[in-house]
Amino acid sequence: MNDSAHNESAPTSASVARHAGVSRATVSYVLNGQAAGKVSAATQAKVKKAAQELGYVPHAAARSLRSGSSGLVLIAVPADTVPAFGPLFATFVAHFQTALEKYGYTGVLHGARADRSPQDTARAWAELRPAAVLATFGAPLTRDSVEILHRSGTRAVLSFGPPPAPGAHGITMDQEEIGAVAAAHLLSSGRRSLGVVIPQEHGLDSFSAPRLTGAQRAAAAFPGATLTPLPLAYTEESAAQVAVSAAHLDGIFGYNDEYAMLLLRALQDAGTDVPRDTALVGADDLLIARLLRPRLTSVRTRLPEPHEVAALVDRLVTDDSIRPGVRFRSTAQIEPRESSA
Amino acid sequence: MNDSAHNESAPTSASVARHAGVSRATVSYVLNGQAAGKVSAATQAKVKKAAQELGYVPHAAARSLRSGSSGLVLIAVPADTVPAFGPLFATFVAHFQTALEKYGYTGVLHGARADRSPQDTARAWAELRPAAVLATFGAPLTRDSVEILHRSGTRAVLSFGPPPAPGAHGITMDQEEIGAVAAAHLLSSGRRSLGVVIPQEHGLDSFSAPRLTGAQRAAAAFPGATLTPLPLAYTEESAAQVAVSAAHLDGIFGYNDEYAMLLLRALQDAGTDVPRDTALVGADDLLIARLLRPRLTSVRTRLPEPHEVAALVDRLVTDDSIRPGVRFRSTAQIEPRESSA
DNA sequence: TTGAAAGCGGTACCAC
DNA sequence: GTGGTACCGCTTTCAA
Repeated sequence: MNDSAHNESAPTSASVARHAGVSRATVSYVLNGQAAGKVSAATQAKVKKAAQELGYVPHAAARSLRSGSSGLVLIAVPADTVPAFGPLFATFVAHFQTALEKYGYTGVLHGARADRSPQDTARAWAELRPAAVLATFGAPLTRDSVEILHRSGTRAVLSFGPPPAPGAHGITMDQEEIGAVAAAHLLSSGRRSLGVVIPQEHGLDSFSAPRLTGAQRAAAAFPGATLTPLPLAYTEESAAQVAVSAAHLDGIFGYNDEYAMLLLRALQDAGTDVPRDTALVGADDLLIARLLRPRLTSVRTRLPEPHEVAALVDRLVTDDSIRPGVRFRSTAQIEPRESSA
Repeated sequence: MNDSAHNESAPTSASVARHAGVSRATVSYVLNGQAAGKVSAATQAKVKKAAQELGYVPHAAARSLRSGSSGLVLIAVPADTVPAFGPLFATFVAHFQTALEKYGYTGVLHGARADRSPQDTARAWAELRPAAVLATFGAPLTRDSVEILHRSGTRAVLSFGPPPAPGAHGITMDQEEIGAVAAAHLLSSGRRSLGVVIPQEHGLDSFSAPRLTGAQRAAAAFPGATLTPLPLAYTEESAAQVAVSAAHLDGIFGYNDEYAMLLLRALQDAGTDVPRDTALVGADDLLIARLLRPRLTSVRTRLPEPHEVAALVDRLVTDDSIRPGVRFRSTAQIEPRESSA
């Protein structure tokens, strides 16, 4: 490799100007498309050639310092929940980042450590002076942290998943509805002794608690219906135990497809027939869950379209007269299959 | 909410200085722990109080502009492959980001769009002037893009997954070995007519091709062994078709656990007994794959420890006399279960 | 013990 | 058409 490339320091707009024999101002105009009617075609060519030859890449920090805004959109993800995210969310993020680029933003994923206070986390985000922050699921977002972000110039703070903290906008995934839909499905098919799986894995409480609440709400409408929380760790041992203690139940909401799959196998191994003895419902509508015998009934959540969210972010960033509030609300729908027939 | 918080512009170190009645230099010393023996305790307290009251958060761009380096580590992920990443990789990333923080870096995930040239992608990364770039799996990394990054001041360019491009360091996941291990396992149990699943989903070619190669290499050592590529889309229809065309095979490497699960169900529906008629091997050792009947044999890959990689990154960033080369190589191991008994 | 000031890289106003 | 230059926020040297 070319040694000089590593020893020379990075080319700046000044080096380009020198190389092309023009001023820094001219370089800036040309390289930002502001040259129309200002710089001659010949000069433009010279500048572009020089930039090309030197391998010039503008310095985002310098630009954002001057312009007052980094085009950064921070997608905050709680570090300890990441592994639990399925393809649904991953796909959303991928498309969201692409959509953001069309508006001139750079979408970047930032893991939020669980061992930090919401304030410290917010400060870490704020240092980057993002145009917007999208706090997904369990990423901590309190009134304080929203305040910190706003004070330091973040134009829009969005909460993706849970109901928004004061001052933040919301794209809410109604977890309660997921539980309610699952329970209602089981109840309407005549099941009355329900169980609701509560994953023991860290970071999932913020999902499982409202799902349980939703299921309870649904159960309240059916006289005689009972509802048992089933703490379940994501291991075969735990599933075997739960399968035993759940023997008297005739309907179980398995939190999501993966936990439901785990439990399904354990129930079958314990001699329980699904769905005859116990009906089972998952959530997320994963393809693999459809492959089981019996095929798993699942609650499907429809996330908002990535480009809609990107458009919203842009609108919020450019127009700060928009009041905080819930902008999107996801919907949940039952996908009935063999496991709850 | 306090209206003034939104209308005032973000507090700077100058506002803190004014508020505390000291100079900006003093503020900088105090807030960066360089105050020992320079600033009186009383002044330090004043400054800290002022910063606290104003909700001051330093401006990362300004700092990195001055200091010459953003503590950013870019973890580049190809946007179109994200959905295919399993918990293995997600866990790695989460811990890697945490480990980076201990060295003072900020690890950030950046999706690389597939519809851009490697050079454009590299330029987009280079604008952020990251200290290091970790290009994972299919994220494009060519000699050119490495060059662009180095020229613009990136201290370390690492390739995570595929063999490194010229000039980059490598943490290589030997995909060939995965295929070889799977095939060797099938062959050593007496199977001779092998099939290797080739996912049709976009972005997986860079994994599936070397896995096929590895399987072929292994098969070459067994006289009489044949090897058939099995193109498979991640749908039930495709799986049903493949199950028919694979009827004459007695051993199949299903690319990974998810494709193998898909195929397993299709094979069973087509009347094929697994493992009697056809043995099946997956990869990634997912928990759910262990729950199937029969339990799925799988190739387990051991990724490097996140903190080791973080330490490596730090070493490469601080010491640029280290020559590019492969630093870690992952290992693959067969986990025999019922599906290949 | 504290402060003044230069300068990091880029932008954009204003003068020529 | 082109160039000089002030300024964005922060760090750090040097002087007081």
